[in-house]
Amino acid sequence: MQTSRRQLPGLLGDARRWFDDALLAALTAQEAQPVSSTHLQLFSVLDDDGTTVSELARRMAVTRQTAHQAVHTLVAAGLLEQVPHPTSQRQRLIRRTAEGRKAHTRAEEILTDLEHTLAERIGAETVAQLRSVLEQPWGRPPEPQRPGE
Amino acid sequence: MQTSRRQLPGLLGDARRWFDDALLAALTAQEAQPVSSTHLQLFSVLDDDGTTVSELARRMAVTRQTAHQAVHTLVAAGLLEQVPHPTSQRQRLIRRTAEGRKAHTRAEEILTDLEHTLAERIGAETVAQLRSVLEQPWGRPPEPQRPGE
DNA sequence: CCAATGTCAGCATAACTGACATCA
DNA sequence: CTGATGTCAGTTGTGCTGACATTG
Repeated sequence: MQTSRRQLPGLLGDARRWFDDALLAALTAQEAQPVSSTHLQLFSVLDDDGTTVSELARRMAVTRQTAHQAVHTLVAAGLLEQVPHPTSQRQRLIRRTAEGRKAHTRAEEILTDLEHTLAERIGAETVAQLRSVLEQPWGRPPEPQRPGE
Repeated sequence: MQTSRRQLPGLLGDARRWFDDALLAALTAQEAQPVSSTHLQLFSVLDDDGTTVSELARRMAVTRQTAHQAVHTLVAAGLLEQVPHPTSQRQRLIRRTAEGRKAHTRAEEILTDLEHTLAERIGAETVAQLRSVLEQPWGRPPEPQRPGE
């Protein structure tokens, strides 16, 4: 067992950065709203008819405050809007604006293109394997192990 | 082609967080120095006989200042030390302290264990595939594409 | 003088915790 | 009253750029 092999967290981070860099470059080149892949994740868990911030937070597995912050940024950018909830006065629904729908679609197209580009480089089957491994449920991160094991 | 499938950046981020969370939990449970996987990457590109900050930055593909900041944190934690370069007065070598070597080894063991745990859950071959895909050279992130394509 | 190096300071982003008002 | 929700404020980690002194 050699200790010099790259560890998986580093490799996973590099892979994500590969996508993030290319996405950002493509969006700025198109003079489109720069949507980070973090923001994109928010878009992808957003219902078409609107979702509350708390529900978004649960789906993204972050705190309410973190989700709120991201929403705030995207509202300021004109990509999201807050509308009153039809039945509850306490809740506010988050929806995409027309601009937001465009930006969302645009970013997803770019990512799909990137995936194809990657497939041309390392093989479609390899990319499919990657996706397959990552889509499997890994379960909860293991609890702390004993120091001896 | 359904648009509802998770995009790869999100999946890659989740996978990395799976490791990061478990690593942090294991280290704090052992009352060991909490070494993030970012710091771990620094350790893994560090020569046993010491390396300059600029060289570390190049190997980690970050700016000199970012590497300097990480080194500074780890020096403060007692895991790294700066020693004068034998032949050059301008350069300073970064080395692991005894504590640093222990922490480095400990963290790598935990990650290896985590990889084994994952293998038990989703299959050793699947994990091997993941590693294989990520270790391949993906090339530079693609340049901006034309809006029409 | 030039280029590389180390360092300090400031800024941006994205996560967190704490606190608090509001409303079902 | 309790709990869920939305929000404001502050902190941390990790990256960046700018600026500057030192030194080969």
